[in-house]
Amino acid sequence: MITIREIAELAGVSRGTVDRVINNRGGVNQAVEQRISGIIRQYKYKPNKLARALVNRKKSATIGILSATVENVFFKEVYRGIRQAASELAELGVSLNYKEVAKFSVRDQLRCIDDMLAEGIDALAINPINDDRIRKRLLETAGVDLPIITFNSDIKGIRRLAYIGCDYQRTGRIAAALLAFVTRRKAEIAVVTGSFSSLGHSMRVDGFRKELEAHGKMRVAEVVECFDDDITAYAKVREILERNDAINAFFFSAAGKEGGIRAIRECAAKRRPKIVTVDIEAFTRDCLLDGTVIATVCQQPYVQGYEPVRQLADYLLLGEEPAQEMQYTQAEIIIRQSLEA
Amino acid sequence: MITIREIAELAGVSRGTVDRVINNRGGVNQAVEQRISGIIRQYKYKPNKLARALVNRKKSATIGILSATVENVFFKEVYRGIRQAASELAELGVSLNYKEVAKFSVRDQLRCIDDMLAEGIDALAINPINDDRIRKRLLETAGVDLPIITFNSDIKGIRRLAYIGCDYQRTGRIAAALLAFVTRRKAEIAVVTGSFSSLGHSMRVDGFRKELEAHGKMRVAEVVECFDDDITAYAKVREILERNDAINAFFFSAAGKEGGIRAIRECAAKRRPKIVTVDIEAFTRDCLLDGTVIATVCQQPYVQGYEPVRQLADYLLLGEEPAQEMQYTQAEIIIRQSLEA
DNA sequence: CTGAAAGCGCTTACAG
DNA sequence: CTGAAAGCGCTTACAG
Repeated sequence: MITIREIAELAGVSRGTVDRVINNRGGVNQAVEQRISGIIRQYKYKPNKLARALVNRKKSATIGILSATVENVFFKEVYRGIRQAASELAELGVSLNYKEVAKFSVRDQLRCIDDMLAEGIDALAINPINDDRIRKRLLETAGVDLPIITFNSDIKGIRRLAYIGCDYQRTGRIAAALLAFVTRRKAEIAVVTGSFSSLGHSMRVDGFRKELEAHGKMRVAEVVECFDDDITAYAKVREILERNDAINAFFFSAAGKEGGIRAIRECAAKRRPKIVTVDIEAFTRDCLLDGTVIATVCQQPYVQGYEPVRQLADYLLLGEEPAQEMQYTQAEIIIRQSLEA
Repeated sequence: MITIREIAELAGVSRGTVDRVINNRGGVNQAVEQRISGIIRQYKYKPNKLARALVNRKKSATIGILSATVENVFFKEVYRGIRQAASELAELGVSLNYKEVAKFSVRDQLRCIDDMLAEGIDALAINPINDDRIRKRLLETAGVDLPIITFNSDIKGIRRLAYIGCDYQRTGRIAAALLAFVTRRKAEIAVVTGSFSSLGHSMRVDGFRKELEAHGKMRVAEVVECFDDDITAYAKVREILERNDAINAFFFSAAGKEGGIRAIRECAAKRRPKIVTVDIEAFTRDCLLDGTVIATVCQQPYVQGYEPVRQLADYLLLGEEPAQEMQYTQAEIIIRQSLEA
């Protein structure tokens, strides 16, 4: 592995000049540049990232994180990833500017973006609401050359380095397949989703429906929104069970599981509907262990927190762009036996 | 974040002395040591890993990797992880000494260990055969203080920093649960395993059996060894199918899937037994997509290659021990819908 | 027992 | 357009 010093010696110039060529800082005599470039290619020079990062330590960078609220248990795990990345990056002089927004409040999210810009951030990881006002604001920042990574949910029509998050369609398809396994392909299904206005939630339900078409006598009998709220989920599931005797399966495709399952336990304990959910936290874990929930499809929330921060830091510190634009986290199927000691 | 230079200034000593205290090199006046330790604690000093690694670059380290043969498709993926780690570590002056051993040949593995020791390695990642002669040799090297990490399969009674690999019992339990899903809990199952003499393989079958006990009318009707060989698998599965009409499910708990499934296709196409396997590569992928295989339980082979190398390098370069001794890779359930575009 | 100096590979002003 | 020097935070001989 050749170093800058060695290249300089071979080319008969100073290290500064080699540095100019390597980083295209310009202002180098053509002939000299050619000579240096030749050597670089010949010896396959690769800059030492450690040394680079060590120098860059002097100038510190701030990464803005704009996330849905950590109140949501799912985001607790995302946040754990963010914190881990932060602690690894602290010694590189990278600091975080973290703000939370209650989900679905465009107004809040806009304000947070503006605040962050005012406070000064060098990059932004955002869990954006798919709304035109957000899109517009994010497009404007492109003028100030702010590198952006979206995570957990995406937004179309903006310039961003990457999206890191769930493949919503796939999650839905997998959930449907799992229900097909356990219902002998015969089911009247109630779907409890978050909000139709959330692109991800819609895509998930969409994937679920598409997959069902391939599975004989399974059909979606009901779809209700619970806005990720347990009380709403409780009320709506209760209403469904009281009204529709045929329901024998549930797909909880977002939050609201605790409320919904409570209603099932109260009104349909004997019916024993088959339940598939999305994501995992203490409550779902218990439900898997006691058999209430057959399976849950997870989306690597930790990765969704860790990677955006990491990759933005790599971009700022080393100029490395994310290897891929669309980075889907894995759809992990968890069943009881995945958890038992 | 405080630095050595600053500690030195605060303590009124040179940086060398601070370094001695930080790294317990000894030979420091008690009073001075106390003073420095105090400052370190007070300011929560954390050494900068980058700077450390940059210096350590001068002394290069060699990590030995002793793996089962890459002929095995599963190990191709392990190897990909090893290569990735290697390329990341090259600039830190870490090089690899990689050797392959045909599976189950104790004699070969012993020879490779000896060769590596002779060639000079600073750490060893090994996929050990669970045999007393191997154990003995590995114990002897403890005398020369060789840090060891076992991967993919473990061996008891040696001193090692960590085991990174599959939780075999769990894989078996999950496979059984998946078969229970799709057979309506009524099945005559044939299990095709690698070798009873492999601890991992035995544990997997064991976990499979244990889980079945909880599932009504499911039972293991046959268990055969194929020694990870497709031809043997083909012959034995054929024999089973011709002899036993009742078989309606298979668990391929190791390699040999291609041979075994070929036999099923030839002799039991109409019977359509439910098949669950372990691991994934091109063939299994095709079988999932066309519905031949219901599900496969994977074990993150890439991680099994990447992590041992990475963690040994961290140990050698930074003195960091693995965070955990038993590092089970995740048991990933893959079904058709996990793969479809 | 302790300090001063050199160096890991890179970048950043500054001077010319 | 180019070079010499200083520095990022740490470690390693060497001298005393």
